Amino acid sequence: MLQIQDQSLRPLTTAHLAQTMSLLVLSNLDLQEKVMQELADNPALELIEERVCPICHRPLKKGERCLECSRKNQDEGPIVFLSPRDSMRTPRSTQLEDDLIDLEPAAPENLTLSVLEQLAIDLDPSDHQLASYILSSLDENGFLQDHPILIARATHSSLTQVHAVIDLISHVDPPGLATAGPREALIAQLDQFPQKSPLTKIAKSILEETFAELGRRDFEGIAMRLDTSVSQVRKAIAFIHDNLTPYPAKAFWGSGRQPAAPDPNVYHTPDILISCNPIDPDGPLMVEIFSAISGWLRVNPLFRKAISNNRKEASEEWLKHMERAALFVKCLQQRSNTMRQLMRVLVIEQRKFILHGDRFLKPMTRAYLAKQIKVHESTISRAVAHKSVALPNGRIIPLNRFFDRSLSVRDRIKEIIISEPKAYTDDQIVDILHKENIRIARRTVAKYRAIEGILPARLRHKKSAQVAARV
DNA sequence: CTATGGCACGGATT
DNA sequence: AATCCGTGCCATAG
Repeated sequence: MLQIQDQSLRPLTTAHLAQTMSLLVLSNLDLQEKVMQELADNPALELIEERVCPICHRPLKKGERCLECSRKNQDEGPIVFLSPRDSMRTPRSTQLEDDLIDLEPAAPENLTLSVLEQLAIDLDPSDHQLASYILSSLDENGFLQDHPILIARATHSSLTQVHAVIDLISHVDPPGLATAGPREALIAQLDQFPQKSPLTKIAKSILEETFAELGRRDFEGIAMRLDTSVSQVRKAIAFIHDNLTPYPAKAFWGSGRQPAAPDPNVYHTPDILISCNPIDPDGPLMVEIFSAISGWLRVNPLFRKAISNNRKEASEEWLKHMERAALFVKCLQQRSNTMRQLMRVLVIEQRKFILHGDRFLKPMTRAYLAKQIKVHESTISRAVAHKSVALPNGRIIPLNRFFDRSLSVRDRIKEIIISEPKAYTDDQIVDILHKENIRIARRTVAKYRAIEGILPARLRHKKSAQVAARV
């Protein structure tokens, strides 16, 4: 018989493979496509667009969540719920494989850094994270394609905050950065010109009101609409042409474009969002898991009914469809169920880490977690791979980081070195750590240093510990 | 001689 | 079965 196997959850053993005739693999990444495909192929499957609570199936209004339901379902502890992913994955973030590090980074790091430096003066420190997130979201032309609302959500910021930061960014050195498109970029650049000559006024009107005509080079039309002469229009356009660039980022990196070096601490739309309880900050954390599809998948009840009505004539094919559809939804349900449990345990165990930073990550293996929620180890492995999670403080990290055995120690080492008067040697660091009950070999300290990009003691002497501090 | 980085091995994890 | 990680040993740079 035909079997459907959700690889991202089910243990996949060779034995399993052998006894499974046909295997439909659902990887995390293209799950959405797979669902769509299945939806197209299988008439028994039905997608309900309307938002429903995944637990009680009660229809929900836009943005509403079934809180009581979530709470009831999980006795106590963190509140975990699924919500539809409002934004479909953009093509570029879908192609990321391996580590999320490969994530589409468009804007080169030097551009990002340069802008951040300029921003440092005006920018409220608390918006720093937001700014770097926005910068990392720019496409290769320097435009911001993601909607501000999405950004606000992903970074725990208010919409006004996001707009304010975008406005700041668009007015520093490569002017027009982080705007929505060429037109907005040009307008932002025009704002840079302090003196408001009649020429710039016309130019602005052209951009704001008759951009389409500009594209068609319809100078007469523009002149008519703006009630000026064609020669004025020509002058203004010449001005735009000479002084402004529709693609702000190009002006910055010119021709010598570097392969992008993305900030490993910034990712795109997270798969999971952890936030503090707005009512009670010390209470349970809230976890929001974004599902691949928006809507609710089920076996079409009409289909089911049709079959039971004329059971005898029901064709073999129909039954197959039914069976397959049922299996399909079951897999997906199981999948989200596992994901919920997984996050629940994770959030309880690593609360300190989530709230107070890297130092408090307690080493935990996927195997341990697997035992806790009684699933196969490989299930966990698959489930946490290729996913990113947004922390309450706005940082977005790969879910796999929860299983980094040495993160807390590395963090401690970083601190020791930064706050140290005069260059510690690796051996001395070992001693310090030893007194804190952290037993690692000298060689290991060296490795960690390397990972964090910290220079050896000799070269470090005074200056450059800031390189690592910036992250 | 000391502090580091390279290679490689064994055990744990996935 | 494949991979990752901490370490020990040894060569080398200072």
